[in-house]
Amino acid sequence: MNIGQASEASGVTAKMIRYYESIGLMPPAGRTGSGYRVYGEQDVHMLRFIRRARDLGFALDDIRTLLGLWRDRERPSAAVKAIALKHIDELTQKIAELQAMRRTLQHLAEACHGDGRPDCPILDDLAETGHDGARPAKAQTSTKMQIKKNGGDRSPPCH
Amino acid sequence: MNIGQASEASGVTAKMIRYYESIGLMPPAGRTGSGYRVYGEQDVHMLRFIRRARDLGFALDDIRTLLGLWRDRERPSAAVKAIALKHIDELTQKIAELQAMRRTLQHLAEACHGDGRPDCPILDDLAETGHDGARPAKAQTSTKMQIKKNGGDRSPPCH
DNA sequence: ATAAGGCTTCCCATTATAGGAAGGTCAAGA
DNA sequence: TCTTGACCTTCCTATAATGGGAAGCCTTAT
Repeated sequence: MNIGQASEASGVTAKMIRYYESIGLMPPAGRTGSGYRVYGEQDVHMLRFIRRARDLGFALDDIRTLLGLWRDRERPSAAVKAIALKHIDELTQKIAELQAMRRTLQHLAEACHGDGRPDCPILDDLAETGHDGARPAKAQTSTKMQIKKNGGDRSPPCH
Repeated sequence: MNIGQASEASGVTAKMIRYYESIGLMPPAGRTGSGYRVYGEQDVHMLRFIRRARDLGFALDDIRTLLGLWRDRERPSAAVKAIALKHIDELTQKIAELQAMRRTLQHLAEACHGDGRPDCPILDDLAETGHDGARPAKAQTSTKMQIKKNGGDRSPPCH
């Protein structure tokens, strides 16, 4: 089957399929005499695997490892679990950060009249001197997570 | 003061200060005869504002608007609040997505022995045919949020 | 004067994805 | 058979915000 059909069957865009091949996440596809890529059920299966992993927020680098473990019939399940747990940690951390931001913003928004008057606690907070805007400390939480970016589309209602 | 001192005083790296200037978020800094950028308290104040806004997860584009409102003594607080509420919505959505991922992963991880044996519910899930990996539809919610270092995402996993 | 350290600009990398241009290929219809 | 349109190919660009580094000028203290 063509790349377009593989895309249709896997839910991964043709663009991404080529990209995954270019970075070695997918093995080089077979080619027809005229250069068209050719895919089989195996490939579609792998693409679905990748897609599902992306939907769960795994970075392509982790997916690369997961694919290796998937292929390896002798893998210790501990290796897989470790990757999952690490990812759960990252998610937990990121969630905490976002919640902290939201909490602060909600307080500020509640305090803001939101009318025609110029007084604004939100701006006051941002402009406030003393948020520890000083020193360029760098002990960030730097979660390197990536997690999808576009409209992957799918996701039917859970019933 | 030099860019290094402004950086120290604001908590924004020199690299970023130059970048903010290059994209017009900060006005062009004054220069010494030899080309060094010169900053005053005003500038440091603005840099702190930007930094605080970044810490709350605002995208530079929103910050651009917020700076404009900050400068405008006549702004209606409603304009500021609207931006904050929009951001809260984005955060809420992102949080929900990440929580959904985490929930799914936690279930899978709990079911995985995590020992030397190869059986792994996590891989089974990823490999499972039928996660609706089919059709590459395109309906998007495309949250353009930036938030420090991750990306947007999709698909609420059914568990 | 010389070295150290700060500054400047410019280029590259990151992450996953999308968009588009230029041009080749294939299948179906006129 | 020729044309057309849909599909394929590669290559380049952009995104958001940030970091890294090179090459070279400037300053300041020794």
